[in-house]
Amino acid sequence: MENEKCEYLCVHEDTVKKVINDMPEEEKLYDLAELFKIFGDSTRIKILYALFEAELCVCDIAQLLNVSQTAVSHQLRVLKTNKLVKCRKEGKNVFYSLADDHVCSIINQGMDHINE
Amino acid sequence: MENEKCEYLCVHEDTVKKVINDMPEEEKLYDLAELFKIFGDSTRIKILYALFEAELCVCDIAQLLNVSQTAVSHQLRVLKTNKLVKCRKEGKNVFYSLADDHVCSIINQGMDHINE
DNA sequence: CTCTCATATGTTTATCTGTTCATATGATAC
DNA sequence: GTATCATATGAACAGATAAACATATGAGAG
Repeated sequence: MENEKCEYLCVHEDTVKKVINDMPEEEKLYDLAELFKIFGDSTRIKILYALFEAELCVCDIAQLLNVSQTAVSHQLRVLKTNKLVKCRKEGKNVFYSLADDHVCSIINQGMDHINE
Repeated sequence: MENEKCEYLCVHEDTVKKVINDMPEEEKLYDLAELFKIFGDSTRIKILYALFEAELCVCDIAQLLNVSQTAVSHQLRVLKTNKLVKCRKEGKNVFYSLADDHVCSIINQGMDHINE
């Protein structure tokens, strides 16, 4: 914020103005970063991937991924708070599944990028 | 990892086996998380969004987003290392642009999720 | 009621990450 | 050569965060 010298000398002001106009609001961009942050953890990605196939209970997920139950529970909470998974209680068990198709498509899109 | 009691009691073993079979390798999942981690920062998202429109030099990006030149430079390095942006030198200036279309589509997909 | 099991939650700790500050590089102008 | 400007880099500090541990809740079985 110290650099007071360069007053858009390098590019045309019009370009800069256009960019500013077309940028989503600050808050949207913040929310978007928050969303990606959720995907940015391998434990959470693994959980989501596991749920691609089937709804699973906490204990199964933990064993499947070889992660402690506590860790899974904490991460499931994060995923649930951010509406990426939903859950259904059945007796002592809680079954989790993906909240919607966007979750799949975002992950697949990311995977495409990795695989090229 | 302490929970030795629950041995896949809750769901059928077949489901669990199917899930295990269809899971990508550990390393792929890790890379995927790493990719999303890059998008999981509002400064970087802002930079990428700014580059949707046009190629821009470091100083312009900094002013545009009201972030210090140093911070932008650091983040551009992260983006470049991870092949999300590319750069072109021209005299004193370095112009950055998006590396490929995947970047756009991943971000747009995320934005769709936000906007519903 | 008590006991057990599945899950959740609070707290602490260790690690990671983004920003700032100071400084270095590299290019142009003089 | 020196001065200036754009960018990059290294180090340090502050805030975020994921995991581990201990503990709590809540449901079913007896």
